Amino acid sequence: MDIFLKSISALNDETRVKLIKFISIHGECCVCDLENSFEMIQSRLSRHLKILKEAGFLSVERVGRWAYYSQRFPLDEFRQSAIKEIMTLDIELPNLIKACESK
Amino acid sequence: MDIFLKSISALNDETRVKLIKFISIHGECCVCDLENSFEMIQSRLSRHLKILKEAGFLSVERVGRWAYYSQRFPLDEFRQSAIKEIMTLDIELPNLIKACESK
DNA sequence: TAAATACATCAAGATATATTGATATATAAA
DNA sequence: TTTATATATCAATATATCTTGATGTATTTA
Repeated sequence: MDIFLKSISALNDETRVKLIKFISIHGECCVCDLENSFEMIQSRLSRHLKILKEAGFLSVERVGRWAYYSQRFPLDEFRQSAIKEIMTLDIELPNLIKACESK
Repeated sequence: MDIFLKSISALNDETRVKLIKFISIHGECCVCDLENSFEMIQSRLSRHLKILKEAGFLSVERVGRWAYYSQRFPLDEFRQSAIKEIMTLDIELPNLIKACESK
């Protein structure tokens, strides 16, 4: 139950749904790309990414001073179906802006 | 997006997850059966049922002074997968107590 | 070693959601 | 037509979650 509710509450936020879709479309993103693309304060973004990571939707790879977030693999069936549903939603996403020196 | 978030936030509560599973197992239930089974204050239960109904998981049929809640049909794919996931969860549910004069 | 960059975390206030008890409504029984 | 039953809704409070700004940490560059 707790794990299920953790997944659910992670999805229960418009910003996080957008982040999932954005990362699903663009593949791995570093925090500063997301920060610039979404024009979002870094602490806020970091918190949302943490929630998505701890709920099992995203994984992080740390390289030097950068942190790259990408869709976690493998995903269990329910999380897969949630992401599938999110991909069908007509959401307005920002354009990807690569503003940092990463990669 | 709004509809998706409405579904998600309806699932974002332990009591409601239990209600979904309980009704899924027992079939249609009147509010007083649920009230007695879950030993829950009626206003609280009524509110949760309303949220589940408005989120598209349950439907109501009113007969006389009773209201029978059951799983809505048909369910779209995402809601189906959510309920499927809930059915796999190891949740402790109360026994069904039929205490009212219904049916 | 000092400064800059990328990211994480914390504390305070703002906002949303849940619970409770009281009240409202509708149906049915006496 | 008064009373009881089943359910819904409201208002107040309690609790959880989100946002912001400040601070902390690690890595890299100067």
